[in-house]
Amino acid sequence: MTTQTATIKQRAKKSPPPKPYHHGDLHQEILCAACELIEENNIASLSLREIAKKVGVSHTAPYRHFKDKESLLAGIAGVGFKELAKQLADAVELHHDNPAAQLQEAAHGYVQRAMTSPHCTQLMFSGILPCDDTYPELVASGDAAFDGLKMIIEEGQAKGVFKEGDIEILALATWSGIHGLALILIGGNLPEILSISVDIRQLTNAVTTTMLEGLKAS
Amino acid sequence: MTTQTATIKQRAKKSPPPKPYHHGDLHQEILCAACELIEENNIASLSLREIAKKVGVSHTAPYRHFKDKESLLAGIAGVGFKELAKQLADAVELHHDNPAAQLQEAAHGYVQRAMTSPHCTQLMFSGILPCDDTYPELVASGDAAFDGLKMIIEEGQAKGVFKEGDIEILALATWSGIHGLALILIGGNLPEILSISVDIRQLTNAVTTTMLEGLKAS
DNA sequence: ACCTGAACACCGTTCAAGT
DNA sequence: ACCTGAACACCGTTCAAGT
Repeated sequence: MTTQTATIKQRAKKSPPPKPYHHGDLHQEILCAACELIEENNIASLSLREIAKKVGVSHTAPYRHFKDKESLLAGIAGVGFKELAKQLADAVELHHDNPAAQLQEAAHGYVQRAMTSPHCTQLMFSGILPCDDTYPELVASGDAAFDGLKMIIEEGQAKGVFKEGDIEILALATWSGIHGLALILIGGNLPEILSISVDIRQLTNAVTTTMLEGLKAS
Repeated sequence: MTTQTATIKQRAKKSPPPKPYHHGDLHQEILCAACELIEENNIASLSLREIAKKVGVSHTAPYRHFKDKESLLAGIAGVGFKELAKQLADAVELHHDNPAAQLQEAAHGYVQRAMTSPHCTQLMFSGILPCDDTYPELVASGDAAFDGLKMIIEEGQAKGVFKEGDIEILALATWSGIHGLALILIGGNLPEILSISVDIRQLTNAVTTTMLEGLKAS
């Protein structure tokens, strides 16, 4: 209470009347709360009312900031896609001039991120959200991430370490392998024998090794 | 109405009083209706009440046959896993003594089935259903399908056309590629350029070719 | 045995009303 | 501008009651 009063006084002194009246940035707070709740439970049981309660506003307040539940979900997925793009950029940066190492690193980051935010990852790729131009920034983020992958492939071809061929298709084949492993892991579909005896890094390496063998220039 | 009366008369003549009193096999009818509805709309919006209405019973009748909504979903997924196992068996049968062709055929069947029943496929792998021993027959069907894949790899190794290595891990790497492509397709995540210019068969071949290159004995 | 209808606690969404 | 509370049509689930 005291803190709040202080903040208000400070505002009155310093700046012209600020926009929000209860919260600093309800939009962002809702998004954060939703990200947390979706990982604590799962996509299906995430409710707008629960999010509102967690943030401390009425259950209709989110409608000021999101058209409906779906566009809130799109917001969450958007955060995920940006994380993905960043991870990829980091992998490229880290292993300069070594496409194979970049791919390995990117794959590991992809799987790692999926395991840290499994339900967000599910949301991003499950087809719950429409993939037409309802959420153009979502498609854009996805395409940006894919572009990163294509650039790795392209550089590998230029260096003569990856085989020639349609970049789109080679990139898709590579992504498929990594994506498949990630979704198998977070879906809990890993065959039992593997889940008890092998660690994630080993599995990721196995998949990327197979992909890299398939990509190798002959 | 007339038809119903006729059926009842027929029963009275032909057979000892049959068990059900409104429906021949409500369990099966519910499962079928659910499979249809899940593909017409999507997982999230599938409701028990809608299924009951479609079948023509009260909204509480399904509880005689399924403990709750989740176990009904598990039933749907179970059907999907059996379809998958059959598709794999067919692929093996069709290309006797040719592991590479078996793999190619199995991959195509996998992707094809996913595209025919996208929402069922989503349900099977999305992690909505628990993967512990809550639904043991589900895990069993999944493992059976994976065993089929392992046998193809094993035969390839025996014939000297696939490289040596842990069968579990090689099978996982192969499955990852196919699974990833299938989920990218049904999730609507295929990059735009590919979706307008390339057909499914071509994409499947590209992925399996990469996998097979990676599997090849050196 | 199998099914129904009322009841309960939850949803998402809309809208008039408050500050 | 931003938030609230009542209201509506939907859920899943339970349970006493009907045939």
